[in-house]
Amino acid sequence: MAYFLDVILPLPLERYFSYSLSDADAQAIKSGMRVAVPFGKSKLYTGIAVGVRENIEVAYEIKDIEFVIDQEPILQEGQIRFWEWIASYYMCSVGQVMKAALPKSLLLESETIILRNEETTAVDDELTDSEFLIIEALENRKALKVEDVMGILDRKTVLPILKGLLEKDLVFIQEELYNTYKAKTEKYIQLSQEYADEEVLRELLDSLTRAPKQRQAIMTLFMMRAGNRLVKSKDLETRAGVSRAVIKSLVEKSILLETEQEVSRMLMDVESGNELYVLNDSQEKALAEIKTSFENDKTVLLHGVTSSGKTEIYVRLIQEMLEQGKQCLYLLPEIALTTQLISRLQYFFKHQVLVFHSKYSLNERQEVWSLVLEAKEPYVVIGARSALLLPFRNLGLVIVDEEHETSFKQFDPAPRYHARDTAIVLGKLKNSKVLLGSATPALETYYNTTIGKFDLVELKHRYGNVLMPEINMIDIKEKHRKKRMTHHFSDSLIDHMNHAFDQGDQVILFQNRRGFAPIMECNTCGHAPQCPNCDVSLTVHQHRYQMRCHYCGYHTIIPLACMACSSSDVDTKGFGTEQIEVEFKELFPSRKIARMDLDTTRGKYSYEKLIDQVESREVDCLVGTQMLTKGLDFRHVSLVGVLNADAMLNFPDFRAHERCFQLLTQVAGRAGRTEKRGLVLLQSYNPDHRILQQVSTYDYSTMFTEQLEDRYQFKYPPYQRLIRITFKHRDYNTTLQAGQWFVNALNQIEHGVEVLGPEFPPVSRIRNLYHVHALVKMGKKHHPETIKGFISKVRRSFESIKQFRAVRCNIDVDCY
DNA sequence: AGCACGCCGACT
DNA sequence: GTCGGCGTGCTC
Repeated sequence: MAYFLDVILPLPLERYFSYSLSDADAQAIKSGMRVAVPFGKSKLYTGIAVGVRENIEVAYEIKDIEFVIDQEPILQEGQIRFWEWIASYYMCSVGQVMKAALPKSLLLESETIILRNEETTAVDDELTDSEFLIIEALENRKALKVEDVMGILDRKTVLPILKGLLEKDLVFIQEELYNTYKAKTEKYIQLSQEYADEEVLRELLDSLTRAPKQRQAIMTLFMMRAGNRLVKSKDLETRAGVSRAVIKSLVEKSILLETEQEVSRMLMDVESGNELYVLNDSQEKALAEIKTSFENDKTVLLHGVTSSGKTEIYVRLIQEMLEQGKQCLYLLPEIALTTQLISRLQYFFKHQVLVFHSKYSLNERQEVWSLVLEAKEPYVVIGARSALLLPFRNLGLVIVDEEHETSFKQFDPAPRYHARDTAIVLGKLKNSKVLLGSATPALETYYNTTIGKFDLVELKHRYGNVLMPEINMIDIKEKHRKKRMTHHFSDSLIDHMNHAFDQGDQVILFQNRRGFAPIMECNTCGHAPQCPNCDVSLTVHQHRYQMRCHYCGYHTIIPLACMACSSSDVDTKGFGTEQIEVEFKELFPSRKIARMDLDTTRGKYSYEKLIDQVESREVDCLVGTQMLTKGLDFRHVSLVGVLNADAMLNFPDFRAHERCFQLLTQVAGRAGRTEKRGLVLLQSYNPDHRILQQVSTYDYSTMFTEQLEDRYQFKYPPYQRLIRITFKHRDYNTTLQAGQWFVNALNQIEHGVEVLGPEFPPVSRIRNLYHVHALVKMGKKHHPETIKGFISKVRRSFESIKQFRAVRCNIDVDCY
């Protein structure tokens, strides 16, 4: 009997690929195991086994699998079906979902290895110079990587040369799969058996009089080992005050015995306790309501104002699930995954907390994967978007906190999935409860509660009856007219800041733009430096004396004079966090300020350091971008100042008003988290703007009703679904023509949906690629699967057109 | 997506 | 000549 295996490969190709396999492999293999397979010319890929078949009808020759990698599946039962749902809903290949799901360390990579064929001898004058160099290198080293060969020859194309060597039978070429996962180990020390006797030990110590450090080490070890025999080498070093070298020489003399043990990266010493917070009445009520809804298998939206104690409710729900032996997933936007929150959870759930996000190493991610897969005990995984793709067994609860955050939608690369929406599907598949939480729910989510799709649970008051901060508008048009502005600060803002500082309080300043100024402009000729690769002005970063492009990272030094007319009369337009920092230092010379934006939080711990500085009250003021709005909980901030609240209102995006409301409400929530009532000052040129009025009165429901009306009028979600198709190419006309062709082809089909575009987006060139958008809008009466089918069909024909071969075409379902 | 092959222009 | 750029075809 012949057996064939369908395999998912981590590539953007529609189909599964079939391989033949031996009877033994066919018996042993299970769906969800990894296999190494040859694909294309020689290269080995890691694939996922889908299923075995006994017959197959194909016109091509089928290759054998190379080998089966795993003993047991690394995926959970039904996980491939979940992948298939994502792939079909978000219009990408299952392979792309696989690539997003597996930690890179599980995706073994193959590398070409060059080995010398010892049975042949090289005749020097039959070799080219390059060949000679490689043979020579192989005399010294057993194996070379392609990379090494490139280094030796100092050129990029080495494959023809390797091919020549292969034809002369001088070398072998192999594909090797590497496992990049390294278990973390710790060294343990114990005293050799022969010194167990006290007499012998005393003799040893006497003999070490001339090595006081070694003597010290042994005495310390003797004292430390009370109870358990093994002592961590590191601990011994610190306790005895000796260096690694001292221990090493004792090991060499066989006085000490050293062993290595694998340890989990996930176990860390955490401060822990058991006592739960006492929930107040409204929290208890909310908790009860959530449970009732869960019994009816409804998804719940927990709409609770900032600082209302949503986390405590989550903790209760998680605790109950863990007690029932079920796992939990707690999803948060990347930036909200702060140490503050993690340690809060670890306090209750200790080692049962697993953290999964991009700042963690590949090895750490693989460990979380294995722990969740095996589920030897129930875990709560706290993580960003991609934690959704972990192999959960017995998943009882999924929490999506800060549910409105747009970063839950993956933008690039495919799969362009929305973690909140996908979490709901996962919940259905796994029969788990789903809880969405936010102080400012996404319009779509809140809408779903009004039509009965989700249940709504509210928390209207802050924990401990702390009052919501008072929000006041400052009309800066007026202030400018009356000359009451100092740089970007109004007199009232300055007064209130001084007052706060005098009280010993801290201040948060919000300006949603990094750098010093977004534009530098010549006052003589009007020229503004542009990015050579993108269609944007360069942002001035005074701090590092650079002008930077925020799209491609291009940077140059700030010119002293205009590049076009050499006039030295150049000025900046607009302002960012850096400028506020500079102005602050001028206005409040005795106060300390820290800045929090992408530029100051690059390093792994820089974010934590900043938070520490604020918590320990080393700084009086924190200025930052939207980074400030997530998960920060500072006790001594009594004033929040928004320098320009209008900035966010003018984006050409149908969600701009909603986003502005959310962002401002969230920053406002940073103020006055304890007894003292906080104050928020919104500086604006349009203090009468509906959205700003709604922010200042905490009127979510009016905002919701009005925005929903707009969405209905202009045919946007939640009334219509959007699919955006993006075309990218380095040539302007080709890109536009590609878009035109696509829209045209789509309109040829009778489908009744609206197709908009093609059009150039506001930033039409990024990294030297022109962008063109087309937008498909479908109403409730359309069947999305059918429309997606049409789009796929058009894409397939599009891709076979020669002229457009080099045009990248991305499809973004439910685009943001 | 990768990767090889093939064609073409621009350098030692 | 030979190197590297880029368009094209293909992957069980």
